Amino acid sequence: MDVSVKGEYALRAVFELSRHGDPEPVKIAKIAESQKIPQKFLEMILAQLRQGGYLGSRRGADGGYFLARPPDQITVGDILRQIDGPFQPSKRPFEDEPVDSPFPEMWDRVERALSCVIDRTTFADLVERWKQKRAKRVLNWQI
Amino acid sequence: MDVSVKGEYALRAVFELSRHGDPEPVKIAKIAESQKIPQKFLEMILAQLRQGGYLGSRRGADGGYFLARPPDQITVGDILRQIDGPFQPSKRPFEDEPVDSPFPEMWDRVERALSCVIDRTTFADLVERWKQKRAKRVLNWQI
DNA sequence: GCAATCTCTAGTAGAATAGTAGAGATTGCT
DNA sequence: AGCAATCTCTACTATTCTACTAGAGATTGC
Repeated sequence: MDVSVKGEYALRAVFELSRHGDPEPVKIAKIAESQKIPQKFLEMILAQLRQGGYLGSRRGADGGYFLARPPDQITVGDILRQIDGPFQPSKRPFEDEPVDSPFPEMWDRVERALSCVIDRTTFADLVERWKQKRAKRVLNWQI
Repeated sequence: MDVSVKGEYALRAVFELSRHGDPEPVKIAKIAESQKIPQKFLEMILAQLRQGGYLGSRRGADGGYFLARPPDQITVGDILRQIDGPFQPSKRPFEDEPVDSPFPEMWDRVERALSCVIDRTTFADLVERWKQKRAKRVLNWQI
């Protein structure tokens, strides 16, 4: 019941691009450095996100990656599903499970509860919260 | 983001014991058969649940496993945590994560959403729903 | 005593995770 | 055109995890 490191890296990479804001491509090396992600591993992850249509890229000097859609139209759930696959908490129905089993219904409720968070949290939300947190910290620091 | 087969087996085993109801111990072999779980694997699982204080056991002829508490005092979350370990969706905070990161807060929301389902669903609830489902099916069948 | 059960330790094949390595394809610049 | 900087693609790998299996030992009921 936990997210893979790869999934977490993917979220942080997309967050980095969302935070960056403008449409200029950001280099893999820069994302890797500022988010502390092994570069070669990150290359695979970004390629996968591009396959999913969430990112675009440009090669060559001045190349890099950028968001393929505005950050308020990419959710945490989008990215996690693209990287870690669909997460049904349980294969549903379990092989040989009797028709009366109360579990499939429960797993549905689990999935809906999860979806309420991850499919409603966009990267625009995350950036906003990040900005608020930072503003608050600076304020405290000035006092 | 999925439950292990082991966790699922554990849930089904505890459900079987809850459904059984009376305090007579049930044999591993019987649980294994009625829930289609490999017996030797189930032995490990039941031993683990006993360690956690959820089950009791008796050896020898007429031995078996039984619930150590009433089914309305065992939740799905109890069992899953005992078998698969605590599930923070992400190690929290991620190593080297900046203090401003918006992710820990999101993971908290995920965990609370999950908890709302699995820590509030008891095995008494599951048995009740199972009985209702069965009653409904029999009713349809009779008509 | 002995058969039926749970208990405990150990091992194991296969898959998944978290990477690494290196050659190839594009692009921008001069 | 040539070159350097970048993304792209395929392949490989060490370690860990998963889902088991094997077998001897400890208890209990009769």
